[in-house]
Amino acid sequence: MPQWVMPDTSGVLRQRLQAAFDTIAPDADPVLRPSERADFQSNGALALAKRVGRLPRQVADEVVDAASLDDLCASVEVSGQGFINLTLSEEFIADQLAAMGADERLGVDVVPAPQTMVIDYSSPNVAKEMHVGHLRTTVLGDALARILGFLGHAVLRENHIGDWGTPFGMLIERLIDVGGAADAESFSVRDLNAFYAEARQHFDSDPAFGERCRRRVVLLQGGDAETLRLWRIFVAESLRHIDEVYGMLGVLLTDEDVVGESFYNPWLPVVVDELAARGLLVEDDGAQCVFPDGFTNRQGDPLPLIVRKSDGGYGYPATDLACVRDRTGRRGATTLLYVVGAEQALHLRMVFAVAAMAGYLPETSAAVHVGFGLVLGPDGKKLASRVGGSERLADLLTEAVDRATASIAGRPSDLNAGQRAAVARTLGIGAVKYADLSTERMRDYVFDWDRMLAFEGNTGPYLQYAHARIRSIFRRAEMPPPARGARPSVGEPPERALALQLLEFPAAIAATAESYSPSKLCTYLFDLATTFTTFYEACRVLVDDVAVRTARLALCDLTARTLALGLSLLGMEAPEQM
RNA sequence: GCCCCCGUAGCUCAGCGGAUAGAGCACCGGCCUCCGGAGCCGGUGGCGCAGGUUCGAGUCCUGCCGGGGGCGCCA
Repeated sequence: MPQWVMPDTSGVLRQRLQAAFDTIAPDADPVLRPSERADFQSNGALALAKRVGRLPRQVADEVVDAASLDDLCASVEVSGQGFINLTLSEEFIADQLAAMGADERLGVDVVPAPQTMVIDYSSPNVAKEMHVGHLRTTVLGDALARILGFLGHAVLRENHIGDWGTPFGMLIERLIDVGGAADAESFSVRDLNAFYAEARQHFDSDPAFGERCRRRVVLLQGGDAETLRLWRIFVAESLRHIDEVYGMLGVLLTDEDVVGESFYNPWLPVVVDELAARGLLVEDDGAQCVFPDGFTNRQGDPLPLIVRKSDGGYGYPATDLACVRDRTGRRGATTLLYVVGAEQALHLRMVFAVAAMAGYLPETSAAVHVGFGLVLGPDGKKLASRVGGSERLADLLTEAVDRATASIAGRPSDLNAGQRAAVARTLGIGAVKYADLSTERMRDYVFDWDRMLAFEGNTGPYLQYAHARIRSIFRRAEMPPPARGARPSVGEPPERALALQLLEFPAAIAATAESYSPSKLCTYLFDLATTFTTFYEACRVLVDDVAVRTARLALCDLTARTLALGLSLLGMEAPEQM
């Protein structure tokens, strides 16, 4: 079991205040917040005063009298209309920091009630190269997988690749047409991209071809051996490509995490049967549909979720339902996260609604659409193509590394060529990931090379640089970081500001996880880095006085460790030097 | 027509119902014998509009305006 962990700083304060508020009313919220006027402020007296019909300041005074805060606070003052301003004592701050330093987890406790979370993300299509449209789900989902896993949840990554359905009818028929069925192994994925486009073109322009494709899909879904053989060629070649991109991007996903659409094929009839058994299926225009309450179409008529198409094939809703069934059933998931673009909100709401009707989503589990906005080009339009040359994700990542290489080319460095190349990869990939993660996920964001690669502002390179720079202090000091748990100094205002910012780390992680918004962690890390540079500018670290030096080095070490851990939870590397 | 998301400084973004709305970039003005100037300090500048709830609204509710997305056999 986890060893001792440090008490959460604001949590301790809240408990003490809660006890004091309880003496006035049993369920009053202390409303504890970070404050600009003190370290924290409690605003609970204002609301409570209204309830008990007394003056806010009077209530605040009573709370202060009733609270035992002497061991935590240097001063507790009532001000304004009834705010309680709390200034922590230096001893308490230093104690907390020392505890944080002694903790490998930097004060972030494991959640008391771990969930089994399936995170559905990335989900590229087989037989097409990964493109920029896959960037956000992959980066966001991977960060969430890391963060939630760190908090102690059982995280099951699922890469729901598009390896089934109509496109394969097209591809396989096209393959047969061009006479490549026998030596199909010779296809490379680059060919496949063009191949897909050709197949698509025929599909759109030639009705007879389209009809053959639909029949081929039925063969595929029916398990026809030759069809499956051809299909596997596409899948294998695609996975090679996908893994390569994941390698460049540095994400956790492996082939082990692939649970593609094809996996659910055997379960689709089962889903239909079970829906039918519950009396949920309605035939409409030859299609088997479920009409969940509260969904209507343009005409105001009930909107169906089409589980089985009129041609007998299964559409993606059937797969998605089978997916929910599998995740809550076989995999025992209590939380289902879908890191999927915002435009699929309606579809997912309907799937969740029907899944609940079908009993696939019990009350004890939750399905959450972790949606996100678009990545926009410089023209303000959806970034689908032509980003500095290409829409291929692999090319975009290569360009990121090239640009990072150029940006560090002229700078002095002690590193050799190989190390510098590694740094360029770290910076370039980090820049792309951070640009994505640092924007609130529901917002669209503009993809801008210059901005994301800048060493100024809220960027990946800035944070990575901040980390490397702190690490350099220890090389310069010619001494190792102080013993973990060394007591930092917090007497000077910049030291104190840094200390308080460091102690907010667990709260930042909690807020990030709660809202599934890595941007909150990004904001925190950026604030930490700027708070650090202010400290570093004002307080000389490498002074002769060993006590001061050690105490400040402890602050440096904690800052670097927090940055490194935070970045790693975002899926980013933090180089020691650059 | 209906539903969802977004609207905060010139630009990119933070803001968990609390005090005077914060950063970054850009711009202007300072700081370099000093630990990586890829820096620090300061300044200009803003909550789309109108109601409502509340002791208190950028935050919650309603309506409008603007932008994006979605609305039956593609995924």
